Amino acid sequence: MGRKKVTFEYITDDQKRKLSFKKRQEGLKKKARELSILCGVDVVSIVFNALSDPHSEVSPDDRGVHRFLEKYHGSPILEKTQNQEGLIRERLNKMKEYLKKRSNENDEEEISQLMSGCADPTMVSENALRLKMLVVQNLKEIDRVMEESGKVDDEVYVLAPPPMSEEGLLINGENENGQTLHHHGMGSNGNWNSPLSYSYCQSLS
Amino acid sequence: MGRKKVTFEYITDDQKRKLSFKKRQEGLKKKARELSILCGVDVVSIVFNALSDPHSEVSPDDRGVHRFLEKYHGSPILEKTQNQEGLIRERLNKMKEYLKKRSNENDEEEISQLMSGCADPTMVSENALRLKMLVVQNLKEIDRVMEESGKVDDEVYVLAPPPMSEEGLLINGENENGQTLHHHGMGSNGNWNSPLSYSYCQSLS
DNA sequence: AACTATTTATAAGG
DNA sequence: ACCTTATAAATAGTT
Repeated sequence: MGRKKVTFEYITDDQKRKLSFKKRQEGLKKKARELSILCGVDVVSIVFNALSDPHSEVSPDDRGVHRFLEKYHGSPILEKTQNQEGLIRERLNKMKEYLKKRSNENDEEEISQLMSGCADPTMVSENALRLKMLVVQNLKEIDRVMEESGKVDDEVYVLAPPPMSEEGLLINGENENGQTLHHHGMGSNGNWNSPLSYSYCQSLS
Repeated sequence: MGRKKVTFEYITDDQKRKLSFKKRQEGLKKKARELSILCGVDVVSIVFNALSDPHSEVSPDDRGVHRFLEKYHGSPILEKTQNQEGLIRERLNKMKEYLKKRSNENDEEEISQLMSGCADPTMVSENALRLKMLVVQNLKEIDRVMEESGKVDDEVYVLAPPPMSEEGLLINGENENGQTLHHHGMGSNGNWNSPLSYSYCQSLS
């Protein structure tokens, strides 16, 4: 929608791509917001970006995500996970005590090893946490927007640029139409630090 | 963008809203695809919808999500989870054998109960699975698009309408701007079956 | 579900 | 990087 018809392929010119990205990201957010409000549905969009400002701030806070997850679980994920962990821990301790009573004292070492290997509570939530982080990496912007609007239960979630995007590391890749295009620098190594994400969610209440 | 300027609020007329939703959802998908390709970034959008066709097909398949998750984890989540489960199971069996050897035969029952309560392998992946389901509910369309393009590593993920959305259950709610609007039927009970989702992702590697 | 008048998004230019 | 403007694209209302 501009002076010229756009060719549907990767924009190689860095400056043009950066500008286009900014405009289009804003556009997408607006479209998501409109769809959400006009039609009363929830929309979450995440843009994994390597073009953004590498100097943007980071936040370890994740209250926003939890609130979002709560909506769809009916209860806080983390709390649940922690409760579950507590439960398992409790049971492990019971078992340990049981074992101690029944076994010879010199088996202590062997038992401990078995216990630590089996069902370490941290293993329980590891996957959950990883997946949570997939959905959102940087949550600072969520909180900012939530504070601005003064809302807590029905709010916009907008995630801001992430920590370590690197505009300079573009290499080749391919999109789903078989068109060749460039990559960004995050690589495919599963690093959680690189993707930039933003997300909008109009909540169910 | 039509004959009339749109008022930025929930469309109460069912037919109009449905039509608008369809058009705008398509529009959002297109915008996401464009942003992704033009700027070389990954985009995922999820629309939790209660307006869609309740008779749309369901697919239990989730290869597409896993591929997406793989990109950001470096290895398949499910496989990992399953491996982890296998590992735990193995350890549990070892422990059970150990217990059997050391304990009295009539403790069998007690041991079994301890084992089943502690670290049931299904508990390990429960949270992960729930969170995975948050990201994507119905994955049929992903597979369709992936098959169409014949691509495996760099592809579009488009998730199709979900199983059981219910158009008729609209009640009141509020959006993040304080504007009153209607809910859809899924409620806030954390039911995974209701949200409709679609997603687009142009992959990294 | 196809058409088209109009609004909206945005590419290029300042 | 922000402002303007011409044009392309999305879509509300219509058939």
